[in-house]
Amino acid sequence: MDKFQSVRGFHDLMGDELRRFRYVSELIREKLLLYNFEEIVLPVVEYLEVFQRSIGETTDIVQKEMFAFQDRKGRWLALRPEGTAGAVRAYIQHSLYALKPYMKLFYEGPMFRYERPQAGRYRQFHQIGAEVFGSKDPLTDAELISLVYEILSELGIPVVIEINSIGCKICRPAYRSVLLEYLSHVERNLCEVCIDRKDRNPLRVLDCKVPACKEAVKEAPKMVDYLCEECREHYTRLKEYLSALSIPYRENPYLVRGLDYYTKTVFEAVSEELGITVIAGGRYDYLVEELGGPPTPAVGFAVGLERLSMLVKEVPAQEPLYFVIPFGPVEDFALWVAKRLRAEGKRVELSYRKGSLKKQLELANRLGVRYAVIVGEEEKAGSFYTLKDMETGEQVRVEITF
RNA sequence: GAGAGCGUAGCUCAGCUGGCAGAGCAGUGGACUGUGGAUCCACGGGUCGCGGGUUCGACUCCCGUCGCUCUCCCCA
Repeated sequence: MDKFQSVRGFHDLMGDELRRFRYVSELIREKLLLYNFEEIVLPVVEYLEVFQRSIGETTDIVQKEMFAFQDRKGRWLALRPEGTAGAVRAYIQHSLYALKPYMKLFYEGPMFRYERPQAGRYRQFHQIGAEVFGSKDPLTDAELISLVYEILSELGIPVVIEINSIGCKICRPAYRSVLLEYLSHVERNLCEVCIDRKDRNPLRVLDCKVPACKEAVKEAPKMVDYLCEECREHYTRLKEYLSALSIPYRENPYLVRGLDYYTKTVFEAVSEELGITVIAGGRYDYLVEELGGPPTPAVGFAVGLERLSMLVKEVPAQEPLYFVIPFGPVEDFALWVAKRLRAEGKRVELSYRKGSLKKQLELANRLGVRYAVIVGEEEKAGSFYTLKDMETGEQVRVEITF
């Protein structure tokens, strides 16, 4: 009989992998709480349209990577491929803009994209995302990038922060036509995909990885040179703030995000070791309005937890384990001792097996025990236990006080 | 969507030119119910991913298929 297997791209998180994952996610959560972000638990399913309208009809995510399906009444739903769309939907649905002058939310949970699985990439993966609604000040962008940088520093993950500005409604159309004009001159050198996406979303051609395209856009006009007054000032101040915070960043004029909703600031934290982006984000000043809310500027970022965990070299050791060994007919006493040790805050395992003391200690070794707690008839009669350090072999008698 | 590599015991893997299915580790039991971290002995464990073909004979060769891993694209 064939064994069942998990669905392609969906995997079980456990053991050391899970310990790393939890270490990472807990560290990030703590950090977000320090920055006074408030958690929101969002549904995993939204109406398909929420994603189409926010991420963009022409993006790869929407065109070919969504788990979309119809419910029993024929409505189109989708498993969320990212968190921002849902966060914005919730922000509008609950009129959170009326609650506070600005709102800082974070969420954590599984995301779903129908992609070919590979190292650090799954069809179900996990993200923590943070969004600030209601502030157009570059101070916000700077603080968010600072938060990202702090997280990565504390995890000991070397990254480069890349930033760029992709302008706004005012300056991007002008730049777009300048860029289109340029691209039409070098079109014969572009890859097929780029020729195709040139008209749909010319900015994306800039960050194409195909060498020929990279070469072709080397002399391309840069968005940063075409920013309007407001965008230029925003970008300049952002850079000042980053310098003030001593955050090493690198300007990448070709940094363009794959989601349509971004405006002004975009940024990525890139691990140069693996050549992958671990945290990415940016500003999306029109999205709230586009999804039916009041005009509300916003910035956010998302971090891929599997990817980030993969880069973490060391996780803090677990609490030392105490192993209570009932030796002889003293199970009642052993149960009691185990409970008592746990009440003291210790991590305790009670041996569920019988056997000679030798066997029990062998068992202790295999379970990775730090302290063996031997309780036999002598111990029970005298109200004490024998504590043996499995690393040093030292053994002491510990009186139980009441 | 495109490409490459790999599927043999719970794990890591060997298996030659086609001829009885193997090892180490792990597991279980054992002179051993008051002292472990490489003592010894014994034992269990397999549809050789699946289907077909070639052959007297296939883990081995051929075709197909599924899965896993990795790369590109894309993305966190």
